[in-house]
Amino acid sequence: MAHRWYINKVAFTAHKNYQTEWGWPAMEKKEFVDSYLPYLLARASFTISSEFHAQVEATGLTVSEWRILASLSGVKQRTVGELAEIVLAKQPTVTKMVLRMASDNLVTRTPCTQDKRQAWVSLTPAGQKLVRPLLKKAAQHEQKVLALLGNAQSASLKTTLQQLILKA
Amino acid sequence: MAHRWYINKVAFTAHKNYQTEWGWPAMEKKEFVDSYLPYLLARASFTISSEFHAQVEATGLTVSEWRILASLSGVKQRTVGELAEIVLAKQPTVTKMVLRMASDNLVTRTPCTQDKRQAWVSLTPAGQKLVRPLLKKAAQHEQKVLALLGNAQSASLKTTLQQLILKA
DNA sequence: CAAGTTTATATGAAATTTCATACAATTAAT
DNA sequence: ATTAATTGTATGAAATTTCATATAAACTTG
Repeated sequence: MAHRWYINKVAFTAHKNYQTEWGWPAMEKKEFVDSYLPYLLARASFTISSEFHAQVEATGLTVSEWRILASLSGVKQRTVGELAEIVLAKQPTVTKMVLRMASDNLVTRTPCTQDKRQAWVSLTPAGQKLVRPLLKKAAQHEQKVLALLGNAQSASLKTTLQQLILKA
Repeated sequence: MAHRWYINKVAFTAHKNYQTEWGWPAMEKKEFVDSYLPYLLARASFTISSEFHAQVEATGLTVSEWRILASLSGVKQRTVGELAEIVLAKQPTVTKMVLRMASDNLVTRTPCTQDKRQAWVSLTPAGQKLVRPLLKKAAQHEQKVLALLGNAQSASLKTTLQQLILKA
């Protein structure tokens, strides 16, 4: 029987089959993380946003709540489905987020007059008050990042990303 | 008292304060979603990955599990902390994912010999077997995306993303 | 227009994630 | 060496997300 250790109350079992090196197909020795485009996108997104997300969370909002508020700002209202599409979340998630945010008086829900299945969500005055300074900070944060890249590279990045969003 | 409606069993209350239009500061009429860099990154990442993620989920793995497996492939082992950093998840999340994956026999946990607090995680043969075809599909999927952009634009995109990851 | 189909949202149960904190091992300081 | 910080991982409880499905409204078709 194999040896067992305990680390932090958890048992470990020895295993001899340490895997032999075998690389990423078609990119040999390269690290997975360093050049795989979908990962670069995910990581860049994560990195870029994390500083600002700390500011969001400092206000007591979650990142998803911030996204809901931001995507409601400047418009009269949006349906639950539109919000889900915009904030890249699933519909049941958004339904529940909106219910929570409504009970926190950040948004209101009104029945859509044309299609009674839909729920219109819109900002309350309190929601507007909360999101407004965050929008300002978001814009400032974006400016810092854009400055880092310079105008030409920023523009080209945005264009490429828009292409990816449309074509993929 | 305000009027109340019921839609799908949920009560709605009328509210008169439909918000007046007020734009994103510093980008006026522009839609939030169309040009805000952090959002473009998040959306591009989401869009690009979603087709492939469907393939991942078709194998019964979650996306996070795929990331763990992929980041373990080609290396002897990684610690829980390294995995969390790579897959952009929190440490307790990764601990629990690894425990689940270990019970599914996809990875093993071994005590790190140098630092006994750390847990080394590595692929089992079964884990390798599972991840190998996915790695191939991932590479193919990336190629499709890169082809869409062309060589020059692809290279420039990757460079920019790497810059953002390092500098921001 | 009735019956069947699709669409938009809600909801309960289950799974996952997160937070806070505990614990063990390492490192630093006295 | 002790004692005091610090670091890496685990863990219980709470919150959130997800899945599957239900429900209501809108649309389609014969």
